[in-house]
Amino acid sequence: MRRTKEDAEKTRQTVLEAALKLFSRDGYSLTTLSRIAKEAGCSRGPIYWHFENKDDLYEAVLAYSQEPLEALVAECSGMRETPIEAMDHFIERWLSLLANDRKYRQSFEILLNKTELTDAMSRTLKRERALTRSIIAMFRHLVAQAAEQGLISTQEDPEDLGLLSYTYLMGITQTWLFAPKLFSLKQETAFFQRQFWVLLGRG
Amino acid sequence: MRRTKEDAEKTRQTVLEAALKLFSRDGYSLTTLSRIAKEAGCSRGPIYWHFENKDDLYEAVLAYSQEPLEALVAECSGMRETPIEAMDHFIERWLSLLANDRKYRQSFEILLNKTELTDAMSRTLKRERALTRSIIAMFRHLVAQAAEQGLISTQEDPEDLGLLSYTYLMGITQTWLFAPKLFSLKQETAFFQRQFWVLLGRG
DNA sequence: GGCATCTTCCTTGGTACGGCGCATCTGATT
DNA sequence: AATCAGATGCGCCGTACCAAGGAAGATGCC
Repeated sequence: MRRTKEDAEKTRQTVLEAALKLFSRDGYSLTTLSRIAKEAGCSRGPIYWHFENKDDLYEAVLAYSQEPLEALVAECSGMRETPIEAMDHFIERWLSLLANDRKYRQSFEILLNKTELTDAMSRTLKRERALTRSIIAMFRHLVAQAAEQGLISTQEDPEDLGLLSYTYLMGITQTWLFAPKLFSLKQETAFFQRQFWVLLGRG
Repeated sequence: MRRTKEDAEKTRQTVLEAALKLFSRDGYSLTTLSRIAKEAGCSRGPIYWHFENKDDLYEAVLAYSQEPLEALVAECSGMRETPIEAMDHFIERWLSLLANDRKYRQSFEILLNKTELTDAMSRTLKRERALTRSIIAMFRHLVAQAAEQGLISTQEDPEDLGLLSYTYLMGITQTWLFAPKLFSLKQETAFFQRQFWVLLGRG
């Protein structure tokens, strides 16, 4: 029963959403294509029509779910003239997206808790590491810019501080997703934001 | 061909080591009991003799591989009278174990990158979360002690700072294990240690 | 101490199960 | 008519788990 082109695209989206939901809830291995099809309200046919195989679908799901993050990186990379505001915005937005945006949270949930990083998904891994590097590069530039303008006081290398900013955020993210009941992310957001600036020497 | 009791225990250890190696390299799902048996130099029988099933083996492997971490927590928890030294030792040791101790590194590798956290392994999850809480509690006590003795200058709640200390370390750990080529852990250890004290307000 | 018995540790073959991927078929759209 | 979107069924494979069996140390009895 062939539909129109827009319908086909809609089916693709539905499959992506269904896969995102199931991958982030049950993990990659335990999620079968049958269940994804069932969740999407179609059969396994369309999945093989729109995607090569399960690995390919996985990669597409991650790319789809990380759109918000990539948009955020692009946005803040463009605020070079106001590095403090750029970084502050990035931190605040990262944490609030994590707390409030389902897609954003699910993308990290999959990557951190529901995937076994093996050679099979090396393409995806490459993609993710590139994204990591781009975030660190963004921080490095902003830190360097801020130091140049005398806005932060530290003797440390911007290279190191860029890396540190990323590990700082990932630590919060990883810990919270691993044990959400450990602390309230919403309540602690302000604290984490304050301490970020302590870390960068802007008391 | 029954061996003596010590031989049996040795077999158990061999299986644990083989499973640790394969789980941390290939991930939980992709590692089959046959391959573990082959790596251990025995058949699949002993695995079912010493462990109930695959999940049970997984839990045993994690408990076994986390012995160094648990020893470290116990050690530093006992240094209450010198909180600064205790925390400094913990940070330094955590990072150097990560860089140099195979077992320690593999335990984190499994937990962070090679496991899909699902309901099936809820027992293990419970165990891990308890360990997390114990580390945070340790930091909380040490921070409170240090603040009481006027050794660190911060207005923040020791509760929050204990949590922050943990997320700080986990961020470094997670980032490095996800992309080891991103930075040299050994070279950056001193930097991360310095910045930890910046974070706690002890410039 | 010597013998029979029991228990422990391990091997091997078999079974049941479920998933991925593909081949084939259908029917609407252009 | 030709192509696209999707439904359905089947083959193949691999894996966890479960007997049944066996061999050698441990144990009890005289």
